[in-house]
Amino acid sequence: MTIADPLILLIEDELPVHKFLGASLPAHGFRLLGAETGMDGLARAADYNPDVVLLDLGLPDMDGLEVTRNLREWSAVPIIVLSARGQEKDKIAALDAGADDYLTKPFSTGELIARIRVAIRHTARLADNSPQPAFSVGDLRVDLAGRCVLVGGKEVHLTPIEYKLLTVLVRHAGRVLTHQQLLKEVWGPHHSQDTHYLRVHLAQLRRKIEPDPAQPRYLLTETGVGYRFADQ
Amino acid sequence: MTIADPLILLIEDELPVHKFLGASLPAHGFRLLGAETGMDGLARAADYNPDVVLLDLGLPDMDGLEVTRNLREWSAVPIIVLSARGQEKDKIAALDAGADDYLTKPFSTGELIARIRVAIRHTARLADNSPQPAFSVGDLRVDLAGRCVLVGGKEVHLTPIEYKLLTVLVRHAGRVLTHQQLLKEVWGPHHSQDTHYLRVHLAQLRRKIEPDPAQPRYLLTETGVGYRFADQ
DNA sequence: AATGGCCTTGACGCTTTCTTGATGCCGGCG
DNA sequence: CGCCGGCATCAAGAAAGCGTCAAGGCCATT
Repeated sequence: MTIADPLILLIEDELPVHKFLGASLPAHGFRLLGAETGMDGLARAADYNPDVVLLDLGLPDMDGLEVTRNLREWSAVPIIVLSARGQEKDKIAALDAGADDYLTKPFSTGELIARIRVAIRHTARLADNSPQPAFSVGDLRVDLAGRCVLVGGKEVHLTPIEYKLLTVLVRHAGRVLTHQQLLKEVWGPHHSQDTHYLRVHLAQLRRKIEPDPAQPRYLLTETGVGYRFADQ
Repeated sequence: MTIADPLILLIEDELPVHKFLGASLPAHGFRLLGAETGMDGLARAADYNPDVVLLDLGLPDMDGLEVTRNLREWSAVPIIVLSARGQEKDKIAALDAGADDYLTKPFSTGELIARIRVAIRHTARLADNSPQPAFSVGDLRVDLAGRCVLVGGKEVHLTPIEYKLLTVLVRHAGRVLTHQQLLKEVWGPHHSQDTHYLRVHLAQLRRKIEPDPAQPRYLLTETGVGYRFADQ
């Protein structure tokens, strides 16, 4: 089997850019996949599993930062942001949201391609166990890409905090996460004392996804330490 | 988990840049190490193993690309190039030589710091994939990453003190740890007299992990001195 | 202005864990 | 042989941690 050329997903609503890159990227040994909206881009990222994502921040349907964060929920694919705005705060916001690089339009094709090569180099260094877009145990299914949770085939509505809490635990299934780690991940770095938050929201989560909330099957308590998601 | 703040090595001959970054980087939680020549920079990179290298291309003694290539021969440390030259061919040459990012002077501090964070994020993801720290002897297995202990394949629940006590002993397997050392590690520095704590909790630990608690196979008593974990 | 969803906060009872004291075992030594 | 120091074991009470319920505040939607 031949190793195919790297696949680049371009999420961008301006057609000239599509045309332009559609010509130059294949000439440098890349395959190009296009999407013109954020929704479409996320769907294609899930379907095609590209090697690099080129993301325009000024999409018609979604904020680019939102697209970045959604992608980062379940994928480690390198994201190179292409933006007309070159202000410091825009760059910082995008990079901190999970982007790996930021190019201001107009950019030179050569530089873009060099930066794509850098991104692919990074991926190549990583072992091939990128995070899964979905996770299933027992009759529980967490769809990280679609941001929905199914219990016994039926969708369960979770609040933002409940969902975040669950995904953090699921991503580290089998490992104990300390109160501090969970609080930092879900509420941010300034709430490391408020373990009561955890108790309340975890109880609510159990009520929604556990067969018997009094005797948890998935969300296990490690007294004095934290919580753990049972991985089998 | 980072123990200390990330260490940044700045290879740059212009003193104003040193002064400037010397003030702003520590304010954002980074430690800064300086070098003013390419030779010095390579030596310090080898000695201190920094988390990120900031490299000026215009050094007095060596070409910046040469420094990059030399570093890449033995290190995967992220390299962010800082250069006064902003031409496409300079950027491509640096990125293809092994640099991970390229900032043109004058750059904004905020952007630099955001890009340093990206570089550190990459390294952290790599470290995540490295084999998980665990310790096995006989039918006992201590999974330090997951904070769980298996005896004969079955998981055994340990309280925080029991777990801490076990990991301290396991980390120094084969060596005798005195009562004082153990008390200090587990209970903190103000309990060096309470050797009774040790007896009680160690007995409990034996009950949980020893095949025959009366004749310990792992947790050995060194009368009058302390305890030792049998390393084989 | 009213509703409903969500988060925060406080109160209370229950469970787990830790501490502490009592008791017994064992080997060394006078 | 009997005493003593160091250790192991057991059990009860104290302390810390946890789960639950419900009230109140905030915000967006109606």
